[in-house]
Amino acid sequence: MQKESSARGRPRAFDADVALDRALQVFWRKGYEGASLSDLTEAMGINRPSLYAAFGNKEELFRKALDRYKDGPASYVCGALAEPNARLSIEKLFAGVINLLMAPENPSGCMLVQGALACGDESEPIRRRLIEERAAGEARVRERLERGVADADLPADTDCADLARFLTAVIQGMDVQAASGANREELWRVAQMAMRAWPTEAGAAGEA
Amino acid sequence: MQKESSARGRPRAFDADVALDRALQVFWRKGYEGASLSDLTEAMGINRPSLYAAFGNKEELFRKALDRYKDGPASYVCGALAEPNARLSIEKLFAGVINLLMAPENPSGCMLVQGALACGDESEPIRRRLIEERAAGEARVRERLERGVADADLPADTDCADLARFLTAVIQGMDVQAASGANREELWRVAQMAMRAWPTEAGAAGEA
DNA sequence: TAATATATTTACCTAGCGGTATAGATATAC
DNA sequence: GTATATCTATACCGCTAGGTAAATATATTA
Repeated sequence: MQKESSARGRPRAFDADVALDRALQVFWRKGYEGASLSDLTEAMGINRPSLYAAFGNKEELFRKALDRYKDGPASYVCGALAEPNARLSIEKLFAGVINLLMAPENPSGCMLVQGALACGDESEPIRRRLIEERAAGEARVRERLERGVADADLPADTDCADLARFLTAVIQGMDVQAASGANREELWRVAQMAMRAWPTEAGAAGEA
Repeated sequence: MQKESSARGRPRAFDADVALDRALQVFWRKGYEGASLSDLTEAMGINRPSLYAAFGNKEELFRKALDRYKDGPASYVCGALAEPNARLSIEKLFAGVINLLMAPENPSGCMLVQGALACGDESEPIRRRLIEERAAGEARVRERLERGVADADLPADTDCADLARFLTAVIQGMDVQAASGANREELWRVAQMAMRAWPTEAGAAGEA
């Protein structure tokens, strides 16, 4: 587990980070249940005991791949939400999502949705984890919007929770669309239409 | 396979329609891969050979359950799209989706998305089938919108394909939200925000 | 070089998977 | 009543799943 060099025994013959990236690809494409250990070891280029020694078991491997997903392919979120203007922030978020979904080297779809949406009882912990992960993403969007209200980028009466939920739902829907074969321009137009719900100064966003 | 009565041998001891409904529930909740034959037979109240005799195999059972889903829980779509006014039609569609997603007797989420979004190679045929099914649903929405243009319910320059894709994506996103624990009011507000993208006479819907 | 610690390889384990053969039960047709 | 057709129950099939024991290989430390 220690990645520091110069451990005392025989050094491992594979790069654990590369192997984890390969595992991520498999989980991303096939989901947690659909990815078998044989799929994983083959893609990672190692055999079973090496996988267990380095990553624990299938569930821990998935969790580590998930962390890597957030720090890697999904890291655009940070940059987008750091944008000074709220609307621009969300537009960059959409752009990042589309780049992620349409990158030819990636499986189509978002790991947080594809990983385990509906599954058997054994995968239930993973399913719950992904639910939390998605909720956390939505919360970050909401917080960004709240900052937008504070900055007067958004009307004071904006319901940031509602708007964040809507934007998140659209992103998740784009995800399903990507997994169904939609292309870049089609996703772009979905995002543009979603932005029509952006609140105007007249105050039309959060009236239940 | 023949459901007509008075066949010559011993009559089957279970109601095939009821059993199929039970199977649908299991597939809906756990997905195609997550639902094991033991899960299915237990829920259906029959044993394995009866299942195979009546429904073929797991894949055929899923396909039959899917047909039943469309004719049953998802049949609200027909009614909604038959509404005379285009906008009202879509609003009824959203209402139907929410009713489906929030019915306490149903698993949360839509069978067409939960069934098999990402899966192993063995389930690939089912995944493709669900993609087709979702595309068919989107096409029906598009056709309804096109009729709306013909009826002058919608501006003449409306891009119906784009709008249908957007609305479908929102519905699919609501689906993921439902599977993550959203409640009825929350979904309602998502739908309401989506309707803000509805084209106005000024012609703001389809400008790429 | 000897001792030790870790990694890899091979071969295997148990459990559950989807699917089925076979024998027994229960209806109709004659 | 007997033959026949169909359904049900038990027990099983081969296969793959996730996971591991034991032996071998290769590095560091002394």
